[in-house]
Amino acid sequence: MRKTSIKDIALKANVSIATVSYVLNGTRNVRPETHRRVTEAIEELNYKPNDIAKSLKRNRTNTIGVIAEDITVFNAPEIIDGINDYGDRHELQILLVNLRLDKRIGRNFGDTDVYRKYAENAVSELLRKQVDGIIYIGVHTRDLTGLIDVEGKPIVYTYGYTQDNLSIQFNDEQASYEAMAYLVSKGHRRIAIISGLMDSIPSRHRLKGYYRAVTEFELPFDPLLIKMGDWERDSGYRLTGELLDLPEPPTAILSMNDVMVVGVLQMAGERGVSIPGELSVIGFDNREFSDYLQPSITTMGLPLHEMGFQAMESLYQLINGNQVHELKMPECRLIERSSVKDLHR
Amino acid sequence: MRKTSIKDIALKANVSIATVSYVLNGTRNVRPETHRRVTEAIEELNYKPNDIAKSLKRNRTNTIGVIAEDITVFNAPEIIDGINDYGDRHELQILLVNLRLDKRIGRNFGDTDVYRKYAENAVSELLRKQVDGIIYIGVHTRDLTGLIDVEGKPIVYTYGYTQDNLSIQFNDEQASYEAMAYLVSKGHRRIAIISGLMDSIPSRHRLKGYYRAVTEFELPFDPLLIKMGDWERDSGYRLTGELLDLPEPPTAILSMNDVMVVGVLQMAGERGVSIPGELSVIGFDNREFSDYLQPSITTMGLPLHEMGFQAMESLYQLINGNQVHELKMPECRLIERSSVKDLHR
DNA sequence: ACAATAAATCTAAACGTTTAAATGGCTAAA
DNA sequence: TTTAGCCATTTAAACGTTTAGATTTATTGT
Repeated sequence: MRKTSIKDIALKANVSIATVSYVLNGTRNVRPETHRRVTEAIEELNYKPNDIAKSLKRNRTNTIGVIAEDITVFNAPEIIDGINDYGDRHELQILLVNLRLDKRIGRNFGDTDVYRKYAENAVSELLRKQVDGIIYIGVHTRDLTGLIDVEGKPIVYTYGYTQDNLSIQFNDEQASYEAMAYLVSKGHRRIAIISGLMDSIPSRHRLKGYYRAVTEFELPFDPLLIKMGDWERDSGYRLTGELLDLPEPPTAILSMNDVMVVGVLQMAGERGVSIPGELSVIGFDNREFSDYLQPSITTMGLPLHEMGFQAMESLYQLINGNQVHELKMPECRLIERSSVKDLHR
Repeated sequence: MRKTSIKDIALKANVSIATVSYVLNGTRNVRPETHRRVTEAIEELNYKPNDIAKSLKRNRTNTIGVIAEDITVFNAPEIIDGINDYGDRHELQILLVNLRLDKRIGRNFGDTDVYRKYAENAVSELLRKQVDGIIYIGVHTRDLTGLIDVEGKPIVYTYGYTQDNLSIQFNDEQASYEAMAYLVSKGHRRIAIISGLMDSIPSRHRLKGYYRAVTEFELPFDPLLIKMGDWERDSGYRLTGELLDLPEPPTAILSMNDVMVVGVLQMAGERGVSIPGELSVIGFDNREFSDYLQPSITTMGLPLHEMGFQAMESLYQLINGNQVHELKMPECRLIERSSVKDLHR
């Protein structure tokens, strides 16, 4: 037996299907008596609207496509949570496509071209499903400009850079600067930095923040304090070794992510260098484990939820044909824990 | 201007819309010449099919609803990745609803009733969108039986127990038993266990596995070695204290999750008890951080990806009206790291 | 009581597909 | 040359809604 439709309830309530639609949507006045009859019929027949039909007619699905480069990477779930949060409040639903790049290509996604085809597939799937718009969640990546063609549908990127579309990001340069400012406020002046892969745009921005701090606070500038890491633990380990080997080692290290801090801790442990006693360290990301390490590490927390939320909000404006108002960049927040020593004390 | 539809291409190729549909779907023979004309028109007009219309007619969306109790909880992303993996291979798409229970109710979700309304909302959203089936991803929870009514649509649960529907789980009892067997193989006999919350079904199963090991391996049975934790770090910390205070402390601890192991490590550190030197520990979950702790911890890894994959597979069978074949339970795998000492050496 | 107006309801087309059934043209057998 | 049978194609209805515009019914003011 067919599921009950608007037609059945029209029949039962002895009105036209139009009237039923009007009471369902409140789009026109209907006499209280009629209204009652209709709602009763709805009740009795246990009618459930069919959004597919509605979407077809309205040419609007209230569904947005979310493309995640890899949902198992730490940033994605929180961002999606933010997207979801906004979606809940505006009756928008999420069609999720996971590119699984981490599993398919490996951690540090190579050339953009390699995964363009995955992205294109995802987009065309979503377009066939008539999503109202798309959010693309990157990871630490290179420029995504021109990556995909969405056939005129609105798209906003987050956690990934692009020049031809809206892109929600936090201010990497500022975040890095603030981390430095914090270290300086604790009396540190000889501060090293361990970067992520340099083909990643955030890495470059964060390095700029470092330079700015060095300049503004008139810290001793020493190229030997600048180390190029690759986001992975081992590079943190290795580069900390190099740093400790310096004739004049730094008193603090700013690491561009928490994972590399694990390596920092490990090397320090092996060399018998106490943290934060002899060496302070600040990470980036505020990963769950940064609170579990010994010592727990001070880190720059990313506004992931907020980014997702704001991406969705902007997209919603775009979908409704509104200009997107001034974009406030979500801000990072330093999470103070126990890996930084206050040299003033 | 309207998007180009099957109608436009029929016009251009000078055939009926039915014919177009036939070449699109390959559902009937069409003369090569006609076929060419149609595909050319498709090409020229850059036609993109509209799955919404197709779904309406076919009464099948090729979309499945995924309800996650909380997508930011560690198990969800991997499970979704598994779901996605299967989905990719069968052209099934994922409509995601995140209940955000962790944020809305707090970590140890209280009474089932409290979140029933969220679950019900999610389900009715999904049903309106005409999903072909639903997967429900729980966290460590109590019995979900009777939680929601899906109006006859297929549903499968994973990482959450239920009696009235299909539910994909790993064998907690066996996993726990195997962890014990491993410890025994390393010469441990006096083994303590720190459980999760006891209203959680996995906790109970894992405890059973512990008992079975104690019996089968004829280990000394001592109720003092059985500690009730609550999944959180602090309980690991506190209970380890109690265990170390015992007149005859255990040589090894089996913790029902990795988070509590963090507490174990911390207490051991404070008491100057070396791990694994004087105390061995095994966790559960194989969280990313278990490799980052010092020492890195040996832990029972969960087959999360596989669970998602299998949940989707079963659902797919159900959707196609097939009986679901014998369910092979995905298996946990012990990840050997450095937190267990081999007493034989 | 009767227009004139306002309010409620209905008719019918449309959204973009799929598909059963009908039609037409061709081939091959008689 | 007819005819049966097959193949390719078309016709038309249907999926479950929304929504202009037409029509009916109710409410005014005189």
